[in-house]
Amino acid sequence: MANVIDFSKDSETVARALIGTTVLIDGVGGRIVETEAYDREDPASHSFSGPTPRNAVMFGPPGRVYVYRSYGIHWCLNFVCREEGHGAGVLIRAIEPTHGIDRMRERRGVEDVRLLCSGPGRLCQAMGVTRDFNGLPLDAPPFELIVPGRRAKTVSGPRIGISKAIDVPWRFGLAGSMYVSRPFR
DNA sequence: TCGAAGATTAGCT
DNA sequence: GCTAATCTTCGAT
Repeated sequence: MANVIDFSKDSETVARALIGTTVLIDGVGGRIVETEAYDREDPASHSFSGPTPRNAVMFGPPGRVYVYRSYGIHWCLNFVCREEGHGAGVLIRAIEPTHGIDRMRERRGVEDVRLLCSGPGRLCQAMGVTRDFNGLPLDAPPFELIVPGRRAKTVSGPRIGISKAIDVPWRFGLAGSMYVSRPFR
């Protein structure tokens, strides 16, 4: 089991394993360089207060996509993990663009490759992620995951933009990457 | 029904 | 560094 992601593991493990993995939607995307883990027993998680219409997908089978609206403006992309019914997930915060860069430039309206996907809202705009993707399985088109043979070197730190559990170091990044949304220290 | 908060970003000082 | 933009969600009334 070296070149697939085991989404039945806990969110921290999956968040680490995803660093370095390439994710494509209709052939557009790149290498994941930043993730954050969320869990049912986690005050900062959407699933903390139990199932609601919005977070229903988080309580479904692992290996699916959970998409939500952020600040009424942006979309954010998550992968569901742990066993069905648990309510855990991993937020994809940044990717290094490698496939379909021109397509992403069109959708974002910016030239600088560093600004295409360095943030959860930005990468969703670049990859065309909307509510329509909510609940879709990751092992079927339009999704494609390409897991590298060897494990990427990761760094970790506190999560961004939350007001609860602010000290939990469940933000992970590819060491030395210049495509993360904010530097690690 | 009402209202407050939010896993963000871009643009300006 | 600070703040406006923008609107859905959910718990409380």
